[in-house]
This record gives sequence, structure tokens and C-alpha cells, in this order.
Amino acid sequence: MIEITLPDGKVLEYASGITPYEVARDISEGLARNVISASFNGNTVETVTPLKEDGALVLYTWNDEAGKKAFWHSSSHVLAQALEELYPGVKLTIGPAIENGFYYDVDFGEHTVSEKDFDAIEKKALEIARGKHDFKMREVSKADALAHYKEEGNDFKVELIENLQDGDITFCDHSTFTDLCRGGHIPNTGIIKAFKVLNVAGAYWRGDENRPQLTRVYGISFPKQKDLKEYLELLEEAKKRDHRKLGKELELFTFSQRVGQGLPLWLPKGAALRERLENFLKQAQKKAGYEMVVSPHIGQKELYVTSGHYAKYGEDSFQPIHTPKEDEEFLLKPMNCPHHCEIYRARPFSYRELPKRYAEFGTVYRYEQSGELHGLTRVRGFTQDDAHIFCTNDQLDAEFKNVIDLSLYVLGSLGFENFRAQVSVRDPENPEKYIGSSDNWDKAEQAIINAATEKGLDFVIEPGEAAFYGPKLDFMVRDALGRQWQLGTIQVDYNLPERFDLTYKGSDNELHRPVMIHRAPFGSMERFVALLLEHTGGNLPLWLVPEQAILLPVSEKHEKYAEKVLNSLENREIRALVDARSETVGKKIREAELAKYPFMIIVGDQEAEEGKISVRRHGGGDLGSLTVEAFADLIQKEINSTLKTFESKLN
RNA sequence: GCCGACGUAGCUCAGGGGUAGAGCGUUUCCUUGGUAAGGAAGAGGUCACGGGUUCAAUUCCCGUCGUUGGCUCCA
Repeated sequence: MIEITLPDGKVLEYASGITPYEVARDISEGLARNVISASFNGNTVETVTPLKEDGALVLYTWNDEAGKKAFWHSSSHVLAQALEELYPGVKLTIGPAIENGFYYDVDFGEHTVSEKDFDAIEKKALEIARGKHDFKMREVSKADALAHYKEEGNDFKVELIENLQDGDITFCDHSTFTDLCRGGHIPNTGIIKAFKVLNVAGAYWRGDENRPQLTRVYGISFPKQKDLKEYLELLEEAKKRDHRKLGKELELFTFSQRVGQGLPLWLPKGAALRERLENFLKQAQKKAGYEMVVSPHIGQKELYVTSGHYAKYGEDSFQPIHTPKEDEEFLLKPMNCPHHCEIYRARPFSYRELPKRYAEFGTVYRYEQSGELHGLTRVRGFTQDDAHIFCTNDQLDAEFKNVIDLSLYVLGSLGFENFRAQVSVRDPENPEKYIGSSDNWDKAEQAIINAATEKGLDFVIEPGEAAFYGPKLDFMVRDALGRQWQLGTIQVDYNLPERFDLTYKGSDNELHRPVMIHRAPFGSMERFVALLLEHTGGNLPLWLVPEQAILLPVSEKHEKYAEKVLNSLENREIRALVDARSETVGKKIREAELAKYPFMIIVGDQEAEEGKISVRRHGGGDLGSLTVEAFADLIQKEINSTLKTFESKLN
């Protein structure tokens, strides 16, 4: 007999060889019907795996993440079989489940697969699914496994198997299909009722751009047709929140082929929005003891050789600008920090004067690979809300925590609650990617982890994600389509102070090396605005939105009164405009709703007589008639409820 | 940079070997309106660009540029 412990702590006794499915059936018929995967003592097992020792069993249904994973992993087998049947001779490589669905990387040889083929693939996959084939795992010796794939001429699988231990190799069979597989399947293919191929993309074998490029076929599947329909509708909704679409509709920014790819042009409304964001941060920064500085857009190549950026990114930068007569070399600045280091060097500092906090909305230029450019989130010219803090070692901890406070204030004020905090540290396997002493790295990494822990941040540690000069704490936010982007960043740097020979005079009358913190709570204005748009669906917070209200005169007769109201709104710092076109009120309202103005103010005879305004809330309908004062209060109240003032922890 | 897709009016898009269409917007006129589209007429396009095939290319083929989904990269 063996003892099976369930998640609720209940212990059941069974004869050795009982399967998770049988345990589920023992608990309830309903669970037995729905169980699609299980884990035993922390390892994923099949629902038909015989359990032969005491242990903890967790049963999963479609509603569990692990259940979905098994479902999608199994679906990738079905996809693979469909591809093999439709395109004989394809070489399969790997096909994991991902966050939303699954993919399979396939070498199609000469054949190319495109959207036109999706229908056929889906049809074939569903046909296979309907066959209700059981997934069956079997152990294979390394020699047999290698022989199997060598015969097929599949070098990819051979390479995978060569890296596995003999005795640790399993194949999974279903229908006529066999794949090298570690396990974790649903009972049979029949559970897959809906199947969709989403897109195809190139992907390098093992993520290495020097190795062959495969075709990655992305798909998603569901146990119910309705789930697929809902998922596709969700994707459609997400597209409506795409910042590229909203930016165009709201007239915030544009791109011009003539100016160049990845170089955003900010339209008047976008520029005004940006300015408000900048002022918002400037105000908080002032309280937090920052001083604004300004530096030029180019710098001598030597500056970046000194900083180490040239050695690391010289080839991947816009190439040097040459002066016509002296042939001096300048670089478009890719970073503000070297400039700020030179600002620090402008005069000697005593420890009594530190920390120095230099802030600048600095525009930088980076040569990003053309395939990487994406709307405002990945561009070649962008403005960082940058600052560099020069402090003593003793001050580092407190300064870092102050910056965390400021970053959280910024994210909180703009409604970003679902960010992910990520501590990026060195890749232990590639130490040569980083500059600076291992000692300093240890200190810096520890300082960040301590500060994040003390601030109660829920963070994950990502090895290999550090900048080449130091570790960092990043705030990651997802876009409409679920892709993660880095917004705010805080980085500890022992390196640049050394390279620029920065010093301060200590209490011991000796020169000491300051520590530097790089930080940008927004990250870049471009990316921040992009994510803010996606996050809000274009319904920006009232304090930020370009126009808070649009005045809609009922007819041309009322234009004059509208102008008068506009004037008194402007006197109360409310941003508004008049729609004086000769259109019906209905049409003006419809268009104002679509243009996402937070408030619509209808003025006609009634209002003019009473000296009031009729207010309509975007998406919320008629609020009735108000005095201008009452409306101004309403706006102020809403702004105050979302926009808190920054409380600095400075003494 | 790599693989795939896409590029038609200001915007959203249809079409297709015989040099172009819709809706919205814009312009003019009529209408002076009360909480999500009042009516009419007009203007607007080297069908991204450059080659090739063809009697004929916006349409088919190749290349370039741009956009896009991924991959790699991201100071």
C-alpha cells in the first residue's frame, strides 16, 4: 500500500500502481471527467502514470495553469503530426506550451508556410484530435532514440538526445505519431475541441542567430469552441488598445519615412501630454532633492571610449559624425551618464555636499536593428527622464530606497498596479560580458536586493539581464498584447565613477570614490506614453489628457455663449475647446465620444438663460446641468483623487 | 540583421492583366439642431519606389524602402 497526500492534506491509501485518474475518480465523477494532468511529488506526470510510492498528488483541470500547460503541450504534438502529414519530410525540433498556446519549431526544408496554409493545418489537426488518440509515454534507450532520429535524418532531435542521459529518455506516441518528449500530456487528443494556428515566424535553432533558422508555427487550442471564440475576441479588443492606433486617432504622434524609421514626431497634443508628464515628474524630483542639468546631443567619441560604451556598442551605434576641417569624431549620445559624470567633475565635492542628484530629460539616439523597431516602444531616438545620483557608499542604501519610492509614486499616480519588479543581475556563465570588479558587482547586487526587500517589493531575480556596467531594478509592464516592456529602471554603478575618476573629499581629508545610481522612473517618455495609452485604452487620466472638455453649442446662435464658458473654464485652468461646426448636437456628441474627450459640455438656450452648462461624461451619459464653478470643482476633485503629491523622505 | 505577411484617397478598407472603388474625413451649399451619424453637390490617387515579363502591369516576377508578427538584440 502507498499513501497519497492531496493538496488539502488528506491522506488516502491505495495499492501501488494506482493512477492519478483513478484517484480523481475516487474523489468524484466530476473531477475524473475533468482531470487532464497531474503532478506527483512536484513532478509532472500523466493521468495514467502508475504511482508506486508515497507522495503528494495534485490533480489539474483546464482551470489550472498546469492543466492548460499540459493541454497546450499536447496540442503541439497534434500540430506536429498535422504538419508531418501535410508536409512529408519536415524536421521537427521543439514544441513547448507557452503562456497563451503553444508553438512548434519546424524545419520545412524548401517549403515555406504562410497564412494560406493555416486552414489546412487546422483542419488536419482537428481531424487528428477527433480520433481520440491516447497519449502514451514509453522509455527508450539512448541508442534506440538516436537511431530513430538518425534514420529520419533529423539532426535537431539527434542533438537534443545527445545532451540527455541514457535512462532518462522517453518518447510519446499518439495515433501514428511519435515524438521525443519528457511528458505532461492530457489523456487523449479528443479533449481538444478547438484549434487555431495563429501565426508563423522565423526562429533560430536554440535561439542562436548563427544557427539554422526554423519556422515557428504558433497555435492555440481549447476544450470548447466557445473558449476559442472568446480568445479571438479578446485579441480583437487588445488591438483596439494598441498605442500605434490610439496615437494616430488621438493625434499624439506620427512617423515619417522622410525623417527616418524609428524617429517619432510628436504632434501638438502629444507634445502637450509629454510636457505635463515631465512637469509632474519635475515637481516630485524637486522635492526629492534633484537639480536639473542640460547636456548636448552629441559628445566626442573619446567620451564614450572613456565610459566603456564605445567598446561595447561602438559597432552598434550610429557611426561617428566628423567635423569637416579638423576631422574630429563625435557620437550622437546614446546615454546621458557620461555627460553627467563630466558635470560632476566640474568642481570638487566634499562628502558634506553629497548626494548630488542631476536630472535631465535627455534625448538619446541608439541604432536599433530595423526588425526591432515597434511603434513608440522601441525607437531610435527617445527621451529618458534620466538622473544620476552621486553619493557615498554609506548613502547608497537610503538613496536607492528613495528612488524606489519615487518610482512607485510615478507608477501609482498613473494607475500602473500590475507591474513586475525585476532585479537584473550578472549572467554567472558569461562573466566576460561585464566590466568592473567582481567585488563591486557583489556589493551592487546586494544593495539592490536589500533595498527592494526592505521596500517590500515583490521581485524576481533575472540572471543575465544586468546592464554591462551594473545590476539594476526594473519595473516591467505588459502591453495590450501581453508583451512585457521595461519602464522604470534603477541601476547601481561603481564603474563610471572609476572610469571618469570621480572623487569627493571625505571626513578623513582623503579623496574617495562616489557610487552612482542611474535612474529613470518613466524609462523613456516614448515608451511610457505608449504603455500608458495601452493601459488606459486611450482614456487618459483627467490631469494628463490633452483636452479635458469639449464645448458643444446646440446651434450657431450659441457659439458666443460657448466662447464665454470656454473663457471662464480657461480661467480655472481647465483645458477645453469649442466644436463650432454646423453639425447636429447628436453628431458632435458621437464624435466627441469617439475622440474620448472626458467631458462634453452642451450649451444652448436653456444654459445661456440660466448661466449654466449641461455636462456629459465620456461613456457615462448626461450628468445634468451645473454651474461652471461646480464643474470646475468636479474636475479638481477627480484630479485630486488620482494625483497625489509626492511626499519626500528627505530630511 | 534574419524568417513570414502587408503597402490602393487624409483615415479604415474593397478590388483586380485593359491606367480605379466604398465609408468616414475634407470643400461648397441647404439645414439651426437638445445627449452616439440631417441632406445635396464637388475635390481628392504615378495603386510605396525601381527594374523585368507582356501588345498592355496598380494587378504577375525580382529588388529596394517602409510597416508588421516573431527570432536575435536592447547601454
